[in-house]
Amino acid sequence: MAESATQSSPSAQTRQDKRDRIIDAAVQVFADKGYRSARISDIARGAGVADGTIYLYFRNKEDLLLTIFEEKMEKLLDDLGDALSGLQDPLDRMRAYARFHFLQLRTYPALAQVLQVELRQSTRFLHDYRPEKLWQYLSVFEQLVHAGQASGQIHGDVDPFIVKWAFFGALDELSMQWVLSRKRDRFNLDQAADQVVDVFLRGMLATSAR
Amino acid sequence: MAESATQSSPSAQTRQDKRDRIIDAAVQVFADKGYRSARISDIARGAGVADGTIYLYFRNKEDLLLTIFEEKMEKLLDDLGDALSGLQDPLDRMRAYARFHFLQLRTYPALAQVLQVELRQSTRFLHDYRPEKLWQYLSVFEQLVHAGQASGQIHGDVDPFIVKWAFFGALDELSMQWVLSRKRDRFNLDQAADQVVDVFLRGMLATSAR
Amino acid sequence: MAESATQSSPSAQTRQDKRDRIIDAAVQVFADKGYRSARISDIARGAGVADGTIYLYFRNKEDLLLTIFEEKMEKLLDDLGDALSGLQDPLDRMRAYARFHFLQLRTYPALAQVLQVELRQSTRFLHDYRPEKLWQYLSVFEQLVHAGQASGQIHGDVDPFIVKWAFFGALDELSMQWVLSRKRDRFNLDQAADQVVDVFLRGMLATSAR
Amino acid sequence: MAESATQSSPSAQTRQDKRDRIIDAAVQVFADKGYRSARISDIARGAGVADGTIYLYFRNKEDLLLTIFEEKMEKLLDDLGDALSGLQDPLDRMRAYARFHFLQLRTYPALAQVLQVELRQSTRFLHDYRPEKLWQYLSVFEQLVHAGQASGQIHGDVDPFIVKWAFFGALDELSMQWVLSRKRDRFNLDQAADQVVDVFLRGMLATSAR
DNA sequence: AATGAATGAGTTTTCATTCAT
DNA sequence: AATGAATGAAAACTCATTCAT
Repeated sequence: MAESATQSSPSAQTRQDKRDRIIDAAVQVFADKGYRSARISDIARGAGVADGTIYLYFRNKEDLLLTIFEEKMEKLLDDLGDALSGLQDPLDRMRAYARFHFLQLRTYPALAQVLQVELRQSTRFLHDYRPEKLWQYLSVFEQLVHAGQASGQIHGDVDPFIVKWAFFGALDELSMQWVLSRKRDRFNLDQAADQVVDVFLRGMLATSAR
Repeated sequence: MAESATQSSPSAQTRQDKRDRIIDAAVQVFADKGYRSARISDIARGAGVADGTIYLYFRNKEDLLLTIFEEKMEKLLDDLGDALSGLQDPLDRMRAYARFHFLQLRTYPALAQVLQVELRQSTRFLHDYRPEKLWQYLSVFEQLVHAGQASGQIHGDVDPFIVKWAFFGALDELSMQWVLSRKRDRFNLDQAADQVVDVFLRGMLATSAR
Repeated sequence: MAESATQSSPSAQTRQDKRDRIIDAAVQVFADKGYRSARISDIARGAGVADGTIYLYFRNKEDLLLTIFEEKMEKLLDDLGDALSGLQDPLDRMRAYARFHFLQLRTYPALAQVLQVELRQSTRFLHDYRPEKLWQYLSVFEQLVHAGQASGQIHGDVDPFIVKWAFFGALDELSMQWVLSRKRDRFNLDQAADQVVDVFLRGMLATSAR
Repeated sequence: MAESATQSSPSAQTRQDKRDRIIDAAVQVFADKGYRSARISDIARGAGVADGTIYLYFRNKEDLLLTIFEEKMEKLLDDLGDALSGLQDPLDRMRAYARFHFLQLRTYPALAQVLQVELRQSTRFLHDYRPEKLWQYLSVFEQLVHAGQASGQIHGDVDPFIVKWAFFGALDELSMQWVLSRKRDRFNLDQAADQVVDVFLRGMLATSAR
């Protein structure tokens, strides 16, 4: 009714705002209750729109979840690129990777939880969604291991595929525990990141000491 | 069939069988669809019993899940104890821990998935269940790190609490990927176990090379 | 198993006992929860028998209720006859009627509640049961009114049919309130009986004062 | 149709209509089958709405029954006040009370049955509902008895508490019989009301004739 | 006769989705 | 475009009744 007069139509601006509000609310509710237990009406309330409005922006509940996957992972990938740019050394880039991962987590804990838990189950109850973006995100690390091996810094026996999942799993589990822990019990995320990276890097190094 | 003479009534044997069949079916269905999406009627069909029969053995759907958590983790803990018994060296015990973990996974992949995914969400929508048994299972590893530090094998800078979660996350994520991958694409679990343990152990060692 | 050796067969005595125990338990449970909410398993537990046993004595739940109606009303009618026997004067018999009614109530409150509440609704959800015995029980009072009119004690304008229901309703409601009231709040039933009878008799008398 | 200009949205009028239709249908179905046997789907069909719609207006089945109790008893109390207003003499007011009671009954027989039967059981299976409004309705009569005693019209020996329940029970039982009787067998309610009032009033009078 | 485990029809309630306004 | 009331399919759970032991 009282839309800003400067804009034409219900305004692309407004439309985008509303869409974003729905996505943000959905992330929060999905994180709180899990996809299956989340109610559309909760998301609508969180976004300050009517239930039916959500269906003007998304085909259905599943589409809403998939859109979150796609758009948030897209942004995550972009931001990861930025975080690693400027660093050349594979080991430096791995450290930056871990710090970036935990920074995202601390900044958007609800989103982190949705991506971790729901994305992981996606193939299970969403007909046949393939989380390509997640795989890209992970393959960045795998490439770093390859690069490290190429430069002789990382031991040739290391299997990049296996280590990729192990590293991701380690970061992920720590994320989850950090999110689940009560605020006052929370360990220091930065130190945790350093620990994990130290252990992994030392473990993979091609040092004479081995 | 093989009714023991010590048992009376419609046979404790039969009764236990039916209970086990329900639990097994539930594990399978929970693994396939997730707790919320699993239907009691699916579990009943899987167990070869009527829907109502499930309620003779379990108070409700949630009780069924919690029972799985408790009983299976109980057994897991016992078996872990057996697997580590006889080994003295903390590093050997860590290797055995990882091999045990992956062995369970390969033997009971559906159970592994339920324990991993649903336990992760447990505090969220199960009233306020605390997965004590899981914590015990993990603390075994934490103790091994402590022991390794006491014996001087593991570097004193390592934080056992952080490494515990990192290690568990690594094992877990590999488990998940192994389960999710199509049979023909599956990597070799034993080699993966060795890789992970090698990386972690090397990463934590108190070698002069550091 | 260990039935008394003096009796043959599972003994008619035992059988009757068990049947009575079921009826008594049913009366109690029906009184507590109402027919629809009463569970067969509650009745079985109350009677100390297995659920299935009830079906050896009664066709189904409805048959159990109907049997209670029939048998208990039968006995009530007999006992009412005894209570009134020896009294000639219609007014005396009316007083005795009221006292008898309340005496039953105090002695068998659960039964009273079942007969009052469930019998009243009987035609509603039991296919087409007609509570003949209840009608007989009431018609005894109606006859007394007729007799009183014949003897000139009761005013001819009184409609025995209407007064019968009014009188029964009065007794019934007081019964219900007495049963529902907490024990310590209970009014004196005997005095209540006298009050009601006094009011009704005075109200129906063919005195010159009218 | 006749949308008042003061109302907005899908019209408060329409909304109230639907709520009323649900209540009316519920009264009918509860009267026919009793609360426990009544099915939500029957009520929905009776109201011409979908099953789920009922839950937009009432929390659950019990809330629907309790709402009927509260709202209908509220109205009954108001209307009783109107019916007695203008009459000063306690005896006149008692007659008006009885006539009012029967008038309601004839006008809303289904409602009468619900209030009578279900309210009677209310404390039993509805959590711990206390039918305050019913007690108010009855206490009006108790006050009339007191007033009659104060004015010397009613004998001092009469216990207003006892007589209240007796009178209510008498009206109630006649109501019930009138409702249960087939239409062609129905006695004349007005004459019945007069009979009952006559008997009670005469029975309670403080005449010299006593 | 007695048992009580098993059955499955039946009922309440929830909630994603639609559509008239 | 937005709303939110209405829908009705779906699913957990109950319990009278059966029947193998």
